[in-house]
Amino acid sequence: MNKTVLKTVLGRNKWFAGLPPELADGILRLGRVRRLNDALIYSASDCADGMIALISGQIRLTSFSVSGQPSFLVLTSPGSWIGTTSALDGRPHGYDAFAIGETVLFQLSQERFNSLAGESVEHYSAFVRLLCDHFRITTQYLIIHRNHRPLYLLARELLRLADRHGKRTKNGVVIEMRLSQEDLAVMIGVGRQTINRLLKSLEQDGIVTTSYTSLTIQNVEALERLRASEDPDEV
Amino acid sequence: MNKTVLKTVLGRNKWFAGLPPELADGILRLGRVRRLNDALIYSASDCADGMIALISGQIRLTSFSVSGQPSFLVLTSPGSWIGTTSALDGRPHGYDAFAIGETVLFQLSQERFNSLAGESVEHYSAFVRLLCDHFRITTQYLIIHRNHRPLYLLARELLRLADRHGKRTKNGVVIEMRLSQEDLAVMIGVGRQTINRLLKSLEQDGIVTTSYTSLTIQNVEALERLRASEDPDEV
DNA sequence: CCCAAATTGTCGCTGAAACGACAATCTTTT
DNA sequence: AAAAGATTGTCGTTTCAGCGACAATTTGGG
Repeated sequence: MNKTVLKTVLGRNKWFAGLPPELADGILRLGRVRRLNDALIYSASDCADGMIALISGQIRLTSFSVSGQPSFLVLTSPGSWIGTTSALDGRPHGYDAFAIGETVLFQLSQERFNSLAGESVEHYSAFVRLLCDHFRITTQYLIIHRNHRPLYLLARELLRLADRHGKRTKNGVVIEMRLSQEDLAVMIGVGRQTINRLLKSLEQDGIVTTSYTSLTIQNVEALERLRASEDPDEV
Repeated sequence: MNKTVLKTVLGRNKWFAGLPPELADGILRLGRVRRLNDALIYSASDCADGMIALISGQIRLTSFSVSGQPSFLVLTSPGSWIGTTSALDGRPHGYDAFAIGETVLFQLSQERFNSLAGESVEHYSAFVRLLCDHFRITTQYLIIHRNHRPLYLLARELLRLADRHGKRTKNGVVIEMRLSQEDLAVMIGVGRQTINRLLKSLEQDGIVTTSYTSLTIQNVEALERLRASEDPDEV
């Protein structure tokens, strides 16, 4: 894995892009590339795994309830980091992280994270800013999930996926990532059949086309309008 | 406000209780008591207000959607801190904080927060640990809200309120805090009528008694069983 | 190339939440 | 004490998610 490629992917992350060049270089120098294929990255009870960035492929963060039902699912985007909280406070992650399919990671070991973060207050506070970013995003998620209906959540999630994992083609933005309707359902917290119904209705309106474990957004603008208009407060 | 009282209330918070004595003392020395009555503590766009702890009364954290509907509501407990994220990264809070009724706060100004946090890595990292705690709690909230039904959420919220704001009497635990059914509804993200129905049903079962803007839990154990059994995954 | 497994399409039923509406009750203000 | 405002109790209607069920389709492994 070429350093330039790494730098490009990591640079898509706002936090990384805003780092002092010398810290960014330090991370690039001390981190190591890991390749995984359908493997557990860390489990909920692990800690001190340092920080891990997704370079390509996908990472799913899940949490399971007592009976083993998946109860939470986030898909990370290339360039984004996981494990920050545990790296900073040394306590367990509290959720599992899986690499789905051929996945390339960039890992800054706990030891090296410590040495970088301990080098100066500027470094330390840079990592704290990342945690703050994550916290704000999670709070936003909480607010949104309490106040919106499935169609809005689906539109939102599709746009998000398109933005981060989509490929532009002449037919639209293709999202191709072994993402079943079941997965989507768990991600936004509704039943599988609901997703199916919503996707079909979007397909009828010519907004998306679906196929086996993949999907193409034909009309991004329509989806964005949907996201904007579905706010139940705005009726 | 007596320092001993302050110390006792703040000590109910696990984070504060676990601080190195010298940092805890520093916070006590540098912070200032503020008394408010039905007033805005800070608004979503404010930043750099330092850190604020609730001593007595209540603080509601809310966020409003475009049309002005309340879209989020957390009630903090005496001893807990707010504003940590903004204090650490200097960016806007993203939510409003209101003092409801006669409220006593303990505020560590941004300037003094900076000087304490900047004093040593141990201090700084102590504040970071608080942020980590908040992050984990919020993530937990998100998981719970995606997977549970209103009755569970209500039972959970009532027990939480009882724990933090309740007073033991011979009739049970009284929660008296100008908390309307409307407020409860917004807090757990359901309609007001749903709360009314659930409360009535709990009242019929002799678990709670309700009155104007207050409520008494007569049977805490029953409510706890409800919370435990309502996990839809466990059926 | 065939079979097993995974995924998708679709029904229909059930339950329950949302919401508007409005009366009743309680509190605060004047 | 009366009026205004806030809160609660309760309709009834509508909408919609959950879920079981099962067939159809697609994919991957042997």
